Amino acid sequence: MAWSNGRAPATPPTLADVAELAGVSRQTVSNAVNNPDLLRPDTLARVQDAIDQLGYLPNRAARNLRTRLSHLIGLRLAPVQEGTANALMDRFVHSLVETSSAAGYHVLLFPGDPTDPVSGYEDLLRSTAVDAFVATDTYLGNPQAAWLEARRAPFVAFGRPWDGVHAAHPWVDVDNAAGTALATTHLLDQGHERIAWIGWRKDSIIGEDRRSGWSSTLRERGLSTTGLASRVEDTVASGREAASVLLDEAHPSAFVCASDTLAMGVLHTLADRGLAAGRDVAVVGFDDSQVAQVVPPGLTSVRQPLEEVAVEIVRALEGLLSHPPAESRGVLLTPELVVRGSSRC
Amino acid sequence: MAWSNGRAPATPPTLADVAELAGVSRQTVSNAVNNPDLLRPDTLARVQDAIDQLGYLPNRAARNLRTRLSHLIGLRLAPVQEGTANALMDRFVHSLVETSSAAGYHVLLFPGDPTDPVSGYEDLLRSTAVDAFVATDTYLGNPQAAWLEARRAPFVAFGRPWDGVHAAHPWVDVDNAAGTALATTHLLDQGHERIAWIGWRKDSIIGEDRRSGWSSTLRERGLSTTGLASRVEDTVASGREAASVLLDEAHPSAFVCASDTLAMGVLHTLADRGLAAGRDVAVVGFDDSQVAQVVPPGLTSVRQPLEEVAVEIVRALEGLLSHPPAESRGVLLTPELVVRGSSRC
DNA sequence: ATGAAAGCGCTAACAG
DNA sequence: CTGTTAGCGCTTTCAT
Repeated sequence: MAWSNGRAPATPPTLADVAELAGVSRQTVSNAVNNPDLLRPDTLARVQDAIDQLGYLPNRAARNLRTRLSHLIGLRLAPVQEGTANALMDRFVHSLVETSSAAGYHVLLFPGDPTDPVSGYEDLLRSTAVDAFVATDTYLGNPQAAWLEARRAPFVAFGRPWDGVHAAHPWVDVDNAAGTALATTHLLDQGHERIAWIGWRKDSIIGEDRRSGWSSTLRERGLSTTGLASRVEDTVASGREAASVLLDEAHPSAFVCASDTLAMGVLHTLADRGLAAGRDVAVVGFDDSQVAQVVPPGLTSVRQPLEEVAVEIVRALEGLLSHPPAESRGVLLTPELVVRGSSRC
Repeated sequence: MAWSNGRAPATPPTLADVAELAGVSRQTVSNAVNNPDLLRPDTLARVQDAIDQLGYLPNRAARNLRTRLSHLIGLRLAPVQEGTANALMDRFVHSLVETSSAAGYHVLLFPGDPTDPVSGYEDLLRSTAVDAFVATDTYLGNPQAAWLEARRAPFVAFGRPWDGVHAAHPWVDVDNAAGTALATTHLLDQGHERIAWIGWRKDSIIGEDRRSGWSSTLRERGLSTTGLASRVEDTVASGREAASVLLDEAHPSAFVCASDTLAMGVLHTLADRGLAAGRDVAVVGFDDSQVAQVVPPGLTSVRQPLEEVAVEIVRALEGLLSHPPAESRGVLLTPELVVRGSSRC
């Protein structure tokens, strides 16, 4: 490039600069960039040459203004939860950035007020700062999805529209029940029969979904679940306490947990009692967090296919933003079980 | 708002709409938004009223085009490292999003090719998509900072310009040596005298900085470091092996590690040998990852003040983008030690 | 204190 | 296939 001496020009080259250098009109340069097939090969080559020479790249603001498109996807980032094993969002953000970038979109992060799930969306929408949103945390009772639909905002949800009988928006989700069923089956295969459940409170739809994978699997094998389940908050302390109570009252030989955070609580209780995870009592978590990967002796965990989730979300997004918008149904993906030391003898 | 029936208008209101409703010219509306002091109170009130009524918000693309500013900050997201305890970026991204949002900036994420530290920057710069960058991973030998400087791109580095004798860019960093000194002093206070170090290979400047906090603290107390240090890769397996060797050959009663990942490796070795972390051997990690927070019995770790880092970075960014650009020097922040069970009897 | 004119850089629509 | 014209919505002169 002309300025490959390492210093960029004070003001970037414009379409007009390229047009002049190539000896064509501005429109032809625009076509060379956006509809190359419209140009005669030799003209295209000449224009392309000028583009390379000047290091030209279309000005985003100008293009956005004209096309009414920003090629930006908004993602609301909820505040970090310290003291939990929840690294889900981190992995998801990475996947989404990779995938959407390949599709020509960048990810715009905006902060979410934990007390108001809808904050932030409004301004970005009205100022036409993003083309669409990816909405996470679409648990039951979260007004996000309904609000976005009412606002006619293009968005794809990571999470099923639990309440929406006829939700019109595309969504991608992971089959939680299938995940815990996988975990429970694995434990049954290892010879366990008294398999306990530590999950979240009843008002969590996702929690109930995960629980059902455990209970239905046990029931299919003719095993009872009575007294083997506990519902607590998603903290290490709660998991620890629940495990202690269950161990005393129901004598399970294995635990399936709704999250890695709760599973870590179980590991705490086992450590307290001098029991070895895996050898004495088996433990399975959910989310395959970094914690699960590095804690001794390794925590078996259900892993959500976040890379696939991102791919499907971007696919839905592209459909949503194409003309005419493609009708996109929901996509349900299946998680896998990552077996580690905590569930092996 | 006029459309608070829940449905947004097909096309958002513009300056002209507001001007018509308020019975003033478009420029007056613009002034009401950007220079309210220029208007007579009653005119301002009338315009503000029309703005509220229509739910007007300036179109970003148009404003960006005109002002040549996007109010976007670019952040390169390196691929996730599975199997490590490194949740540093996650916490940092959150902090940066919160802080920059308060300053009127949004964060634009773009993916980084691990093999090319400079990829991605070029396009965003040339297409004027972002106003500035936040560069992380500015370790020695990383051409990022030098490249950005040569390109005259506005950026703030999270990390000292180790190689730059006269680096002109603002930076924010955390005093790694102070962190490991804190850890070592804490262990000395607990009565330990044989304190081992497990760190990274010598080519990591950050690693050497962290190591120096350990070695200088021991030397100050007249204690030897001979045979007590190990340099390995940043993986759990490496930490585990290094701990095993050190335990056999140097009989330390405590470990200071360059990362939580390595510290987890030590915990693996202790578990292998039936030793209890905290009671039998003390362990301290670095970064206060989620792993450190939830692993039994809790991993003592050096915590970087990422919230403060974000604040300082945004402050530097604002200086950089103001007219005239404020001269901003580097800022060095001090980490703190979070004491948990792994270093208490 | 308010209004008129100009133009940021680009692309859609049409004319040649 | 290429060029001309117009305008996206905003802010920056400059007049009034």
